[in-house]
Amino acid sequence: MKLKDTQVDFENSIGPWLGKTVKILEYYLQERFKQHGLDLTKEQMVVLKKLHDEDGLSQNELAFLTLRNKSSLTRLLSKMEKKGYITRMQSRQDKRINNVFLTNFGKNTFMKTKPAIKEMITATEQNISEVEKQQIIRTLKKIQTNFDSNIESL
Amino acid sequence: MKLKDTQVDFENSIGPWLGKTVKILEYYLQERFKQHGLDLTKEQMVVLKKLHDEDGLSQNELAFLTLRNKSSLTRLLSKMEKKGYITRMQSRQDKRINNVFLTNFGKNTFMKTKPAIKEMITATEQNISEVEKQQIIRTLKKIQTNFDSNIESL
DNA sequence: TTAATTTAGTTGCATATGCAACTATTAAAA
DNA sequence: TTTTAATAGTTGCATATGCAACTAAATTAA
Repeated sequence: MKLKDTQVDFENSIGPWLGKTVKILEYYLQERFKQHGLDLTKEQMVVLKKLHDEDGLSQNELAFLTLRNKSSLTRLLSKMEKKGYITRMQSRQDKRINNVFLTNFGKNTFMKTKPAIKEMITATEQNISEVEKQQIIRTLKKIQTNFDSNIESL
Repeated sequence: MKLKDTQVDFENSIGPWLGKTVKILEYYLQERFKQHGLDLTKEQMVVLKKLHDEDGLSQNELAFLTLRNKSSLTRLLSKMEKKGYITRMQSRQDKRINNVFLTNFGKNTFMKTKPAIKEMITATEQNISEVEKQQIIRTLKKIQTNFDSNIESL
């Protein structure tokens, strides 16, 4: 049955299914962190992860990489700095820029998140074949490229 | 190459790809609402949608259906009530329960969201075949059922 | 029937977020 | 070189969220 222009088939479109799945995953991950005694939000974990991949990123770069508004990142970092996970260092070459570095405590904490993350991945991907996993990742990448003209405005 | 127990292959697991995709979609949808002159958040839209499907739900039911903590829903509804989208009516049979109803303004507003949502769906699903779409939805459902033992604690 | 327990919803506290306006610094234009 | 514009980061304001403690009402147990 064909739908009229203004009709929207919610249950049969990808967005809501994605949204619900992500909520479930995020909830589960947060619970795993708690179980493992980690005083860390999933948002903070993502920042740790990006700095683990490349230490010393600027706040701008971090905001871009984590798909976050720069003001949101400012405040996220402030909390993480207060907790001792990261430090900010003003760049010598350009005094507008803060380079962000992991502290040893931040590095250790990121290491400790790995078992929790692994549990989430295991739970997520049970009953999902490798082929199916590669397929969904491929489709997700495709969807993302559909919005390539929009993401620079983040 | 096999990964050690504590090693986590972020880039090749489903979670991060899902998370990023959802962020992009949510950002785009919010921007569409703004473009269409709608003073509405995506969260509020989901509540309108659920009430459109079934008016008079209790707050508890709404919280469950929208995967939200009941305290979060309380405050979401308070804002929506203030804006005139919904009303709360204490149940006669059980005075603990508030039944939530769409106002006419709420109904009209929901109708007005449809073109914006449609634009999001179109943008999302361009270059995605029907088969691929059904495939990803099937996989997402599978992932959700992997967490079925966890969702009641939401 | 009274007492204990469960349930629905609210509130305090802490975190995360986007937008717009702002400051400081650097780069580009006149 | 002075003025103008762009860039990096911060802050005010508004929204959304989870957890835990709380109130009021209903249910179950004693």
